[in-house]
Amino acid sequence: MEEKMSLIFKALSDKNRLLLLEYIAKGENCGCTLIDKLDVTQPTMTYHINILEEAGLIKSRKEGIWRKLEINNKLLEEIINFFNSLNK
Amino acid sequence: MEEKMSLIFKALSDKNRLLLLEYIAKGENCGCTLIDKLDVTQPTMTYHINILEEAGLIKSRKEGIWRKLEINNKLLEEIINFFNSLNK
DNA sequence: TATATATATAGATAGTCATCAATATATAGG
DNA sequence: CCTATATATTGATGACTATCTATATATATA
Repeated sequence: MEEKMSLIFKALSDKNRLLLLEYIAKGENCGCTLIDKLDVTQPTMTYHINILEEAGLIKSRKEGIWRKLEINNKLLEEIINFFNSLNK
Repeated sequence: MEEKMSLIFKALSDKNRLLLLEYIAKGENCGCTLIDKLDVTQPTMTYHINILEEAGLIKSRKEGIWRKLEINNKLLEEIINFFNSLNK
């Protein structure tokens, strides 16, 4: 359990990945537009997107030439539950 | 903002620190008893407790020979708010 | 099929992190 | 003032991370 959670928080522990997650939460769904919002190269962005997906924070699917991204709301719920359980 | 948050998540991204936080949330408040619950040396535990405190997740005060620890519930609220803002 | 766009992979590198052993400091009690 | 207990500091080390450049792959379309 700490194993899974620490993986999630490791994914969140980078400024660029937090920015990605926030943009995706706001509706951006394509690396091709996200790349302009971060100060990194394309391979680095792919690296970060993979880490977010491996942690379960986002999901992605191939659509034609694009990799479409979306937030995994179910995991966000779990994370919120985790903090609520600490908070009383 | 991402700066502060990524620091918080970095603090949470280690299995031992997650365990510490959970024990402290459950009422353990002294390094002297926590040390038996982790598989690390005392200097390593001090290192982890410092990281949790620097991130604001716990507070500590010196009491005689002991360093008494407690959860910073206010920050937990902020974290929950952060995830809620992503989740809609 | 040739081209353009989006994404992925590989390999290298500088910096950061978790850990330890050894030692130091602080505090309480006899 | 001596001892025991709790905590802090220092310095070293192996592992991991974020980043880049160079290159490859995939897909749509002219």
